[in-house]
Amino acid sequence: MTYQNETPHDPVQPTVRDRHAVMHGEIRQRICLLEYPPGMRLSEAALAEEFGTSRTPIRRVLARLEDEGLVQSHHGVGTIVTDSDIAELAQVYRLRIELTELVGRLDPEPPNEKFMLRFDSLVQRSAKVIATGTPHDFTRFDMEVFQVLLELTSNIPLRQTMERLYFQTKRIWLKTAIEAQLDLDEEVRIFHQELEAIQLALRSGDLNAAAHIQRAHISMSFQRLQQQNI
Amino acid sequence: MTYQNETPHDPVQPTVRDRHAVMHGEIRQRICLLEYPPGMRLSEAALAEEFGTSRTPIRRVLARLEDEGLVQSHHGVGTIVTDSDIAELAQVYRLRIELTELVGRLDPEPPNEKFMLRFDSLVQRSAKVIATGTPHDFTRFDMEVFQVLLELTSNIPLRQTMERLYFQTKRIWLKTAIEAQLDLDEEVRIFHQELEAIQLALRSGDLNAAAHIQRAHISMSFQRLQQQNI
DNA sequence: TCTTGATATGTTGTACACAATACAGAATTT
DNA sequence: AAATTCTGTATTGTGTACAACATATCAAGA
Repeated sequence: MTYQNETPHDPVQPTVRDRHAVMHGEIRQRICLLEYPPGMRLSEAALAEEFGTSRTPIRRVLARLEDEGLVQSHHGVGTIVTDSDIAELAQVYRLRIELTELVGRLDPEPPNEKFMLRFDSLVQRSAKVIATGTPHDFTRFDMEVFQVLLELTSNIPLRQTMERLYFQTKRIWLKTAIEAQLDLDEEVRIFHQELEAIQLALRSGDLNAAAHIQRAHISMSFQRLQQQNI
Repeated sequence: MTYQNETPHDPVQPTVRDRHAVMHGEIRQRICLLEYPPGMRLSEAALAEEFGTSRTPIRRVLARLEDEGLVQSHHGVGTIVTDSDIAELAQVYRLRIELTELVGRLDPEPPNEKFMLRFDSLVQRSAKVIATGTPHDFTRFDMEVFQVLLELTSNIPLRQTMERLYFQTKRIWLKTAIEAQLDLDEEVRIFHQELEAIQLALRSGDLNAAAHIQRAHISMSFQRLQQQNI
């Protein structure tokens, strides 16, 4: 996952790794945003045409998504976006909760000034999402915040694991929340409060506190979902 | 990763998933046992011939191994078994240590009688490994014990994550241990003691204690490696 | 009407030919 | 002699044809 020969002044043409990363990220985002909802059948041929390539590189991407648990290919049938019941979801959530705490404890990366500025702008933007956001916008924003907060640890395998688990749960959360008619506006408001609390912790330089706040909110968020779902 | 249509009395011929799993497991084991040491170049054509298939399914396997961080493909060069410096290894170890504790805490699966019998036989076998074992045998045995102890949690994502991390570290540990002329006999003896301690904890029904013992030994094992390596 | 079988169609899986790339070593030039 | 260019060779990446497979549709028969 490391890139060499990166010469910013002379933009090299995208290598095979770049193309793969772009397609993987794009399709993963579509799955996460429910543009490709659980149960939907993806067509290798259609994706190949859209991305201007043949089936082979697309199959490479879908294979990775299958290893990540987001799709499942069946010979003669198609490649189907996976679904999860509440039990599976609960397992991933329990693990995410524990790992989130580790971000503040394992190889913590104290935020520099640039990071704080970036985070401040995120907190401000969360107010806008409250005002005008759709579920789609909310999820996109949530993804962005997640990626930024992940920078608080320099432990690479921890980052990779958390990213993996995040994408396994977020889309199912969104789908279930919509089905259960969870009050998304309320969720956004709580998210805004969470960001403010994390901001405070980060300004105090207390990474552990920031991680624990995040941990608590992940836990509560899942609890709300379960209660509503009864 | 779930299989249906499994009819034990009528052995269905291996499906595409089975073939993939077999090849992946086999190559992964060879990498872990240093049969394919870091830096070695794997040939898609040769592997294809050995497994009696074409390059395409082999490439599917190597792609997964690349996502798991065990190999890295370079266009025009080859597929190289990856290496790790002590810093990378330390990151994975720190994460493994934390996750090991979770096995006893997250969705613990109390061992039944059958499990205990299986574990008892492992403890007995560890004595034999002390007597006649080669580094190769030791590692194979270690892998087996690891897989068995992983059954103590029913949390699937936790299992998958731990397995992934295990295979990232074990081979590097073995290689470094050999290079640093670590006393492998002593390591085996300590491992035997660890198994006896875990056995005691499991008989008391204390999964948490068993996990903490394992955690402690992973930590100490890495410490011994670092001290020797100076 | 229901069941059963055949068939047509669409999908993923596999094999293979070829393109793109990297690198070593010879050939050439300075 | 040193540097440089050229060229041969081996490897992974891509495109494509076809095989393997699952399923819906339809027809025939009980």
